[in-house]
Amino acid sequence: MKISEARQQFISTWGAMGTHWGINRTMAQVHALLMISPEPLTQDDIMAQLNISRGNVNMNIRDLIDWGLVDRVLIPGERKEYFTAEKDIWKVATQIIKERKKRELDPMMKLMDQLSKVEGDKRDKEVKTFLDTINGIKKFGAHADDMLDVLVKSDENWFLSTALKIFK
Amino acid sequence: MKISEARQQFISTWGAMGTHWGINRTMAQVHALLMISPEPLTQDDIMAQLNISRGNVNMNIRDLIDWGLVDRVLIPGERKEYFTAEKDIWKVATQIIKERKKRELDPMMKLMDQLSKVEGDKRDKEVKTFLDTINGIKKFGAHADDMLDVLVKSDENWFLSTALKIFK
DNA sequence: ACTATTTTTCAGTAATTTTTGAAAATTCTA
DNA sequence: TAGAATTTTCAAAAATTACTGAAAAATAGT
Repeated sequence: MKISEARQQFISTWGAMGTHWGINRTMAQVHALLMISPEPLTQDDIMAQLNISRGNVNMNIRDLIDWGLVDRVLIPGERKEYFTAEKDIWKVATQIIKERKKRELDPMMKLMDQLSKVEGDKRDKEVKTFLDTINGIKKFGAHADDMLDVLVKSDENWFLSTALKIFK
Repeated sequence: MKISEARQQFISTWGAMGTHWGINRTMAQVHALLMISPEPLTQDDIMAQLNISRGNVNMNIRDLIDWGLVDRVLIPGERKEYFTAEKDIWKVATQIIKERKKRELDPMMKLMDQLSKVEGDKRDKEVKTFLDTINGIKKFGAHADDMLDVLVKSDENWFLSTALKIFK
């Protein structure tokens, strides 16, 4: 397989993967393109390579910057803005995990706390089932939180990495 | 907050959460409803409670069964089919992780293996950056795989659960 | 085998999400 | 500070995804 074909394949697959994870196809593709680009790109480069409009590039780049996955780069003497993506996939994953935790896990847990204060008799089956579900989610959330922290930190921790394999 | 209100809130939030994770709103809502329902429900119950059509219920229930999150229940003497969801959130999470790994992580890793065989000179920056990205993803995938196995098994493993907190 | 009940399918429609492109805003240069 | 280059915005259009409802298929009872 030639490099140009492989790059296309990667961009397209990364985009499809995004849609399964609630990320829009184009954003994932822009991210993929920047990850495999040795040099920073301009909006025009991205427009050309992915065949999408200027507005689209602009909006998705902005979102990627909000997610902390892409940075603006200033090239001395150049008028245009350049963009580059973090290449270290560990940092990418860490960043995504942090953001999703902040945006989704934390608010969900806060809601569970509120919902667990529901009024009603616990002998009422409906109330009991509800509370069991909510409390189960709370427990799971706390555990997942610990686990994600470990994942984030286990990159260069040999002991941890080995320990994980043992428990597998 | 009254139980009926709390239930509504939960269903609606679980549905919204689903959309952030590539799961369609209604499927997540059906799942939420079944999780907090003490007794199995029929398609008609679900239609009534969520205000959706028969076809919609049917399709989403089928998908939830494919995901291993919902089971058909036969009630003796009843003509209609009943449905129930796993209530133990740990089992739910485990099941989702297993399925997503099978459906998404595994095929992605297989593709990375292929792409890492791309032809070209590694001194070519484009090739080098591409390979670095692909190989990074491969490493990460393997590690995530270990980690997910641990998560799945750490539910009732006191030592592991404690160990996780230490490394936090 | 016929009939009543229930489930499944799927073409058409509706709702939502994404994209475009041109105008407005901003930024830079001289 | 005029004007050229670039970025940003956003209403309208396109594309995608989800939903409905009625017909077809399946199932169970007599």
